[in-house]
Amino acid sequence: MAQDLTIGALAKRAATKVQTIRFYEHEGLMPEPARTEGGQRRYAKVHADRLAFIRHARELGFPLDAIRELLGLVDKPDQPCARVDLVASDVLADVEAKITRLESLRGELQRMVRQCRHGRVAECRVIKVLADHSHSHCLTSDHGH
Amino acid sequence: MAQDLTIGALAKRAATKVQTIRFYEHEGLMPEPARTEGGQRRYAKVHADRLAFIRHARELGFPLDAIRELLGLVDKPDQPCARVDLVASDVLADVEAKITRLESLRGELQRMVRQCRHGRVAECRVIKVLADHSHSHCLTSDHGH
DNA sequence: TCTACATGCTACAGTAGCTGTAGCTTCAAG
DNA sequence: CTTGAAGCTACAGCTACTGTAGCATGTAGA
Repeated sequence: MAQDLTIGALAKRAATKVQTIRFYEHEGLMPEPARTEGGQRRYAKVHADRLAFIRHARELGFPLDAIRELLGLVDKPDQPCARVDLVASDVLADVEAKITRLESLRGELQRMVRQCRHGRVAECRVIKVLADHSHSHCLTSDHGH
Repeated sequence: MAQDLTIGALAKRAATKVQTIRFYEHEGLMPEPARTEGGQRRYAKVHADRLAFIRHARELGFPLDAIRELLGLVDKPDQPCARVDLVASDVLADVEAKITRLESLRGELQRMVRQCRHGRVAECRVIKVLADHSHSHCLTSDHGH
């Protein structure tokens, strides 16, 4: 087993930055590891596992608050997992909303770029579309988020 | 015409916050408007147009730096619009990359949520998937961004 | 004209999730 | 024993705003 990793070695394994690990510790996501006499952090497998969990959740779009909650639930394995499911469903709904919005943006951007005749700025469609108030209606409806 | 809007009236028209307008001025995106004797901002149509341009570009995903550049080009209408096209294409590429990534996340999240048997945390698929190192390969390939 | 009160002003702190820097200390190899 | 990489803390900075405090201004009604 790979006991007693330095923070640098752990960072390399998890493909994170050293500062990110310290940041997770500061935020209460990573438990405080053992220290050498000189004060340097030394990590065990439990830390590597937890960091992998955090990173994977982050990559899937879970906010740190949600990850904090999930990590708390991991330590109470006898509880029902309804809350876990809810958190994950929230993230999924968020991802789906982002996709919907981005697809509509993509459509408008594609039209814009396609119409560009590579002339002078004065006739540029891109500029015209951006300046045109009437296009705003496409998106202003959800600025409330 | 609607001359001499207060900042509040302009904000309402553009569906922005008052502070956002002041922030754009601070960032050099909005020109400094006239002031009353008492020091309050009073906006003319030119400001409303520029704010609409900025907001529309923001909604399409243009970063402020790109908008700053486009606004500079708007003031030089005789230049070729190649640069405009490039900026817009960059934003489009960015939006497309985000869509691709989010679609892959959606897939993994859907699998996760679908497999949840609503039992106890100990057997929860969501937790298991997040903890499983082997799933990391799906996404760690682009952490370089 | 006086008085409320909404709105405006500046300046700064906070948001998410890191990332980078300065200035110093520790560790491990040679 | 030295040297250089890597670690330490603390804090600033990033994007694009948003919120707050404490005060000034503008305007409508009495």
